[in-house]
Order: sequence, then C-alpha cells, then structure tokens
Amino acid sequence: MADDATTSRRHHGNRHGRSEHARVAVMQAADDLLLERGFAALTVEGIAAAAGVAKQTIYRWWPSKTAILFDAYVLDAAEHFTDTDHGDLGPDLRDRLSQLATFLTRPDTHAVFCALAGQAQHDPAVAARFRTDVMDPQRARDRQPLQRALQRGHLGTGFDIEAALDELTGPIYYRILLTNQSLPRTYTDQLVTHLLGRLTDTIHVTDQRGVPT
Amino acid sequence: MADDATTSRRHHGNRHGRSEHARVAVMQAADDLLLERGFAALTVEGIAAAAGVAKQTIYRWWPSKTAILFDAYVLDAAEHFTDTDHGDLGPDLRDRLSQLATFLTRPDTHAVFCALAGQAQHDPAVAARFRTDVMDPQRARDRQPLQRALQRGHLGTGFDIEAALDELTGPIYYRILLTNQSLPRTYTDQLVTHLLGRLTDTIHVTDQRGVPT
Amino acid sequence: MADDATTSRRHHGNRHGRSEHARVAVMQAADDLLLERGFAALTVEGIAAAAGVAKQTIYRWWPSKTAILFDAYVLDAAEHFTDTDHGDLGPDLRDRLSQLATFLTRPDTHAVFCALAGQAQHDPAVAARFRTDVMDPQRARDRQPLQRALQRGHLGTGFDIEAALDELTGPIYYRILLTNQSLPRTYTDQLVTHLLGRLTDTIHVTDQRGVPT
Amino acid sequence: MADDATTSRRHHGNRHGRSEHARVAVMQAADDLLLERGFAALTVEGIAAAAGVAKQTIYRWWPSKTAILFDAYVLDAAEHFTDTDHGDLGPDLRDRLSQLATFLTRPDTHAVFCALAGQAQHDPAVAARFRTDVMDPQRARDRQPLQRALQRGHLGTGFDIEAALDELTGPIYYRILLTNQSLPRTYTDQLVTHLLGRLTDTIHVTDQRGVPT
DNA sequence: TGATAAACGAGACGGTACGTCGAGTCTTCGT
DNA sequence: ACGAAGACTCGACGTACCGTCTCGTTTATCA
Repeated sequence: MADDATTSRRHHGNRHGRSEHARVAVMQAADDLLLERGFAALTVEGIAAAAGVAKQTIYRWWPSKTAILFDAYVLDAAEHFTDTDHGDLGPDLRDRLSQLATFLTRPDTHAVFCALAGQAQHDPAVAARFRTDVMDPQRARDRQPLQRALQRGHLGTGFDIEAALDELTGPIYYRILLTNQSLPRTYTDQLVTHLLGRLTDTIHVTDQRGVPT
Repeated sequence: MADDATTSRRHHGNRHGRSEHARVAVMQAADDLLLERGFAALTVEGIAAAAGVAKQTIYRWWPSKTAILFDAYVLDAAEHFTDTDHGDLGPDLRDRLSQLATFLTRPDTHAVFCALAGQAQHDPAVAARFRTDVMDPQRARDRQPLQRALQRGHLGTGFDIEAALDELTGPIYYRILLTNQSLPRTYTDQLVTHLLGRLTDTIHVTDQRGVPT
Repeated sequence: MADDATTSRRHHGNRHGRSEHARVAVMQAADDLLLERGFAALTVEGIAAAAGVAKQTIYRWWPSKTAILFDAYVLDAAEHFTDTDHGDLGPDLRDRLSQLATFLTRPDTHAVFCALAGQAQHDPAVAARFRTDVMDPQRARDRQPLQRALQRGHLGTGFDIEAALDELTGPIYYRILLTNQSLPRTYTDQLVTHLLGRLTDTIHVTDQRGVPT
Repeated sequence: MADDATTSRRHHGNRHGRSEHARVAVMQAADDLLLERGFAALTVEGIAAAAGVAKQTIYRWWPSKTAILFDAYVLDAAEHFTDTDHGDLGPDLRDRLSQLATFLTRPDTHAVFCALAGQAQHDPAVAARFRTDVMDPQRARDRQPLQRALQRGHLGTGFDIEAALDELTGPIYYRILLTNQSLPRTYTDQLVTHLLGRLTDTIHVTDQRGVPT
C-alpha cells in the first residue's frame, strides 16, 4: 500500500516542475555517501547511482555536488536551531553555543559542514556562498542573545558584540575544523563564563546572572 | 654564465641521490600555481610542466600534491617564527599572535595554509598530518609565552593554558578560514587584552565564577 | 489575415485525429535541416524545435527520424516520375535514366536518398524498408520501358532484363553514392547507347540509332 | 611460453611511441564488434572494453571510430588484391571483378566497406577520405587491365576507359550497397562479356574472348 | 678510464569521473 | 483525443588527470 502510494506519487517529470522524489533522494544519497566514504570519494555519478536518479537530473538542478550539500545543510540547520529568550544573557548564550556545538558534532551535519568549509578553501565561489548561506545566518542566530542584552541595557555602550561573537564561536570552529576535539557542554559554558567575567569586570553593572547589583 | 651554472648544476640524475634543482623547482611551481589558479586547478601534471620536471620525478619523492604543499609550508613556517622573551606575558603574547596573524595573512602562506586546512576536511590522512606537522608545532610555539608566565608564577594555579590558547587563536583561525576578514594588530592585541583582563579579574579581584571578592 | 488563418487551422489537439499542420511541418523541417546541416546533425529534438512541435508528437507518428525521411522521399518520388511511351526502347530508356539522374541530383532529393541509403548500411531494418519502399518501386519504374519492348517483341528471348537494369542503373547509383560525380544527360544517354549496341550485336535486327545492319 | 613472450612484449607505452599491441587489439575489436552488432551499436567505449584498452588510448591515435575502420579496411585491401597479367583483357578483367566481388562479399570486409560507405553519406569528411583511400585506389587497381590492353593496342583510340570502369563496377557496388544480392562468378563474368561484346562490335578487332579474328 | 647504477626527461598506458548531448518515455494541462 | 511542454532514465560522447610503466640519457663514482 505504502509502496503503491509512493510509486504513484513518483512521477517521472511533467510540466509542473521537478520531481520531489528525485530532489529528496539526491540530497539523502549525497549525505549518506559523504558520511560513508568522505568528500574525496563523493562523485556525482555515485550520488546519481545511490539515489536511483539519472546524472542529468542532478545537473539539471544543481551546478555541482557542493551545491547539493549546501541545500542539505541549509535544510538541516533550519530544523536544528531554536531561540528561546530566558531574559538573561548567560542562559541564552549557553544555550546558543551548546546548540551550535551539538549541531557541528552530530556526525551527519559535522561531515557536511566540514566538507563545505573545506571546499570553501579551494574555490572562491564556494567560499562566497558558504559565507552568505552558512556563516552569516549562523552568526545572526548567535548574535541574538547579545542583541537582546544590549537592548535591555545589560551591556555597556562600549561593548563590541562582533568581537564577542568571534571569541565565543572562534574556539568552537577551531576545534571542529582543525583539531577534531570534542565540544562538551562544559567547554562551551566556560566560553560564556569567560566572556561574562570580562563584562563584570569592565562595567560593574550586573552580576553573572545579569541582575544589576 | 649564470645560465651555464644553472644548466651544469641541473644534472639529469646520478647515483648520489635526488636532484636539488628538481626538489626546489617543484615546490616553487606548486606554490606559484596555487597562488595563481587556486587549489582546485592544481594538478600534478601542471606542477610538473611548470617546474620543467617529469611527472614521475614528482611521484618518486612525494606521494601526492598535498605532500608538496606540506613541505613548502613547513619550510616557510620554520623561517617565519621567532620567540623573544620580554619577561612579561602581555608583550610576549601580543608578539606571538601578531606573528601568527601576519603569517596567515601573507598571500603565499595564506594560500598554502588554507589549501591544506581545506584538504584536511576531505581526507583523514591529510588531517592527521596537518595536525602533527602544522597545528601542533604552531600551538607549541604559541604556548611558550604562557608556559613562561606559569613558571614565573604569574598565572594562578587554576589557570587553564589550553583553554586560553583556544580562545586566543580560535578567533584568528575563524577569520582566516571562515570569514576571510583581515587581522590587524589591534585585533590580535584586543584578544590578549581580553585574556589579561580576565587574569587580573581572576587572580586579584574575583574568584573564578566572576563574583567579586 | 493569413496568419490568422494559419493559426486557426493549427489546432493544438482535438478529437478529430492527427494534425495535418504538424505532419507537414515535421517533414519539411526534417528536409530543411538535413540539407542545411547534414544527416549527422539531424536530431529529433532539432526537428521538433524547427517544426514548432513537441518531441512526443513526432514519436507518436514516426518510430524514428529515418521514418520521417522515408515519408518525405516517397512523396517526392511519386511526384517526380512520369512514364511516357514513345513506342521505342531508346527514347523510353533515355527519358527514364535522365529522370532518375535528375531526381538523384536535385539537392533536396539527393540529400534524402543518400541519407537513407547511408542509414541502410547501418541498420538492417532501414535497409529492408529502403529496398521495399525506395529501390523496388524505382526498379519497377525503370523496368517499364524494357518490359514494353519485350512485349513488342523488340528484345530477343534470351535477353536478361534484370541484368540490363543493373548495368543501366548501377553506374548511376555508383556516381551518386560513391564518387559524387555529376550525371549529365550525355552520361545517361551513353549508358543506353551501350546497351542498345549490345542488342544490335546479339539480335541482329536493327539498332536503335539507325545504323544499317 | 607464448603468453610470456606476448606479455613481456606488451609494453604500456614508452618514449618509442605507441603500443603495437593496443593498435592491433583496437582494430581487431572494432572489426569484431562491427560484424557482431553492426555499425549502429559500435561505440568507442565498446571497442575500448573489447580491446582491453583505455578509451583515451583510442582517442590518442584515432579521431573517431570511423578512422579505425578505415585503417582496418586499408590493411585488408592491401592484402587481398593481386594483379596478374594474362596478356589478354578478358581473363584479366574477369579476375579483377571476381576479386572485387569476393572482397566485398566476405563478411568482415563487406561489413567494413558498407559501414564506411554508409557513413560517407552522412559526413563529408568521411566521404572525402572514403574516396581517396578506398574508391580511388580500388579504381586504380581495376583500371590496370584496361590500361594494359590500351598499351597493347587492343582498344580503339575512341575507347572510354572511365566509362567502362563505371559500367563494370557500378553494378557490383549497386548489389553490395543497395540490393544486398549475391555476386557469383557468373555475374561478374557476364559484365565482362557484355563489355567485350561491345568492343567487338565497335572495333572489329577481337572476338569475345579477346582473340583477334 | 671505462663500466655501472641512480635519477632524470619524456610520454604512452589503463583507469575514473567529468559535464554534455540526444534518445526515447512519461505525465499533465490546455484546446 | 491530441498537441505543447518539459522532466525523467539511460547510454555514449570526448576530455582531463590520475598514478603506473617503460625507455633512452645523463652523470658521479668506483673498479
């Protein structure tokens, strides 16, 4: 029954546009093969074969195998991240970084992120898309807690949000891309602690919980 | 004359081992082509042609084009870094990070570092060598100022050197690999300032949780 | 106005059977493209585009691009050949061969004939249809003058009509398909003269040129 | 032993030029596949696979699959034809045409000749090479008996050798390419008989067997 | 003073994947 | 019911590099 339904739905192309079946199968196959064999062994022919799809169908909708991974990544990222406002910078930031660490550590998303970041080093066009479609949105997400704290007046006027973001997330990406070390909750919490400690020191306005003294 | 000298030096093989001329020409050609066309367009055949060398000669001495870049990188890195002891953590660290930023910003070394870091994302073997031959030595260099300060007793017993290194260098690699932003002296100095501020805070003013004593 | 008429005639499918407009446009487009670009560059997609017709419409009515050419050829051939009985073998044959030579020399029909003959070498099915639909009818047409002469008693009983047809038309096809030489009237006339000369020799009745016996 | 010898001889390419093994294997494979599956199913990939050779090796030495067939054809033709001078036009011509008929009837050479002749209809470049490398040399061979007869003075001054060649060989090619009929010795002998009969008639010098009256 | 042996240039080889083209099939909508 | 549109699977195209393999040449060194 389910198979029948799937088969009947699986149209082979018509004037209404592309086959959803093919779109999903390709992205799934690319993800799977990336995880199994690594990016070096990832070929368009291999993806096509694994997805049960013609090579031409892939080239019709994606300019390169990297583009497939971008689509897969963006989809995953949109699902993964949520923003909850605790009304306090500390918990907000700790949640954020923890979510990021979890996302970049999950085997499938880790593989895709690293593959894209790696390819960005080799191809300026990939680098550009990587920044606009991956890094910029992520940074926007990570900026939210700080932005809210700023609006609440919990951050001094001289506070440099961008520098803080670099210092909070830089070490995480460092471990992901360069040392392949784990990212336990204690690690990301410590990053937040260090930042907040600096805040206490400089502005003398709030305690760790962001409550004015 | 110079040409003659070059030609005479350029032996076509003998029983005393490899041709220095070929070794240098290959590494130089690889570097040049990487800078001109990018890693994606870097091929062993292209390097061989540019170096005026047979493909087999490259394969005789290097297992892959990545290995050529490793050799070139290690050479450059050994030349670049110097360690001067100012007897004070601040200046030592500022010098260190500035040197690192300069090295990773120079067009040629930037290209090689990014190419290797990128390839490390795609190939576990490259990743392993990248850590042992590139990241570990660099981290050892960067650790020196902190180690000296520790020995001088200028750091509290609870101070976590490895975490500090992550937080000092993470943002630098982040900008190099992911956002392609510049790394001015003010930026690296600020990183040090933030760390030192935290030290002051932790040792003399607050406890580790940032609560004023 | 004319455009309106055309447009109104050009129905986009209805329940009254196939579109005459599409049928003609396809054959015309196939002919044109064959002449312009040659058979090697003739594609069903190209014909469809040139005819302003969907690919499926072609496949609905013709099994292959060769079949289109067959249809076009048969149409042309039916129009071209006429049979006039001069009551004399010589003039009848000379007219026949001249008509054949003219037909096979006209750029459009030449192209189609050669394309089909060529494809017949590569595909047994095409070869079969080529013989039944092209060569056999043509040979039947060419046989008529001889048949009439036979009935008139102008040919000896031992005369081999089929051999004569081979020797009359063989050289013509030879020049068309293999040497691309011209086929002037003098050439075809000479073929007839040679045959008739042989007749004189064998039957000892009259020759057709009026040379006294 | 033989295998060893073959294996040791089978070099994989070196500075002395191309591999003879590959050259022969490709031509043999092309011939075999042509005979087995026909020209329509003949692909460079198929030839490469059958010959145990890389596709690139074929493209290195032949611009197209047609070129391979030309090479194979020329080789076969050079081996097949011999010219013996009986001192008499009749026997010389009869031998000639019989040899031609045999050659064009042998399954392997028949397939190659038809494939090339067919492709010549589709591609002007093939047509040109077909004329210079196949038809012209063959016609030169077939012309020899007539040329000798002319030099012996056995042909009248007004005798048109080229027309005679058309009329002798045209019917043969006609049967090969267009009707796929057999070419028994009696058929080719009859062609010669008809020509000689015409000679007797016109020059009154020799009888049908070429013996002076 | 040759003979020897290592490394050289050159470049053909068997392969793998590339990105493109066209073939022939299928489905939907509009007329 | 048929045509236009166009996405689909499939197979072959010709190209680019891969890494491997001789082959003939060069040249320092050792017999």
